[in-house]
Amino acid sequence: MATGIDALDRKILRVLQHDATLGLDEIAAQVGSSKTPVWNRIRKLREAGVIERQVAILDPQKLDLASCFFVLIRTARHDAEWLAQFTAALKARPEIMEAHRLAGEIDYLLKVRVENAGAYDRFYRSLIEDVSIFSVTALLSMEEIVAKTALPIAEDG
Amino acid sequence: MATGIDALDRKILRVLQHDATLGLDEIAAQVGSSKTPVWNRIRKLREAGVIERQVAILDPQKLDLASCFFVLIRTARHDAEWLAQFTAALKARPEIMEAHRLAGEIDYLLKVRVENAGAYDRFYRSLIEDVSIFSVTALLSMEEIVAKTALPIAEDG
DNA sequence: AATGAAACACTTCCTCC
DNA sequence: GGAGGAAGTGTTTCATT
Repeated sequence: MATGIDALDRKILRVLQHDATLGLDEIAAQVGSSKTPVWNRIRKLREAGVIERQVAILDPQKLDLASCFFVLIRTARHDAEWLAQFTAALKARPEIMEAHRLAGEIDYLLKVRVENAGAYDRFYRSLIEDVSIFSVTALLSMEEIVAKTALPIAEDG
Repeated sequence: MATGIDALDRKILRVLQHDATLGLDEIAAQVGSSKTPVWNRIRKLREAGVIERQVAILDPQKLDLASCFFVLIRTARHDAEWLAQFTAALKARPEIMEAHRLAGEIDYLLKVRVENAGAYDRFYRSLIEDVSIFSVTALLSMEEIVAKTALPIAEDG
């Protein structure tokens, strides 16, 4: 999987996933190299899809999206048709920031970001209307202790 | 909370949280305004902390971090001393990408990104060594159906 | 093959209208 | 809010090791 990503690449990635506004000069200085090689590597990492995209991270509190729910779902059906429908329903809803298919007795886990409890209830009702679900448990986050986007990239490899 | 964020601000934020590499001209065109006002608004949104930071999103699969676990934790103690110790332990581990304090019978939820099941086991052992925990349930993600960083910003407000 | 330096084009970012 | 300009950046090319 780690197709030809060396220690310098990893250093560059570690910098970029914490702050993508840094200039090439500064990145080069931080990783102990110079502009051109760093730029060529960033280019290749982008082309290879290692760097997927570059985005702004916003503060949910300041945008009236203070409530974060984790939703544990057990499904009623496991056939292909239902799966396609369910997957489409998840992707269509912007409140769903993450959706995972799990191993074990719980089938799916969602991370849902909404305005308040009322908005979550509306989301919940709308979801169970669209697709048949066996059981749903919602966990309400009271406090975000850690919220990173940076992957734990190892020093070497 | 939505301290003076108007419809145009929201449009700009919606663009930036999907692609922060866009030039000012292009953003201005997409939101139906022009360079200067868009620039001034971005500046203010940054100063106000609505835009927290700008980062590169990487592909975990390509960096040997294919395994994602959600960890549900019940705590043994609830005193302030233990809480401080636990919080510090969470923040110190780079594998923990998210940590939430919950309402309800489960006290904490973690999102942990590791190389494989063995790496998770090492993480788990190390964590329970550091802090006393009543019970731990790990949910293994088999597939990431949705993985967004973009908040569901409403059209109006 | 990879690095460093130097040139060009483009953006950002500020000032004035 | 719009126009223009200085400064700084990213991107390319060339010479160097």
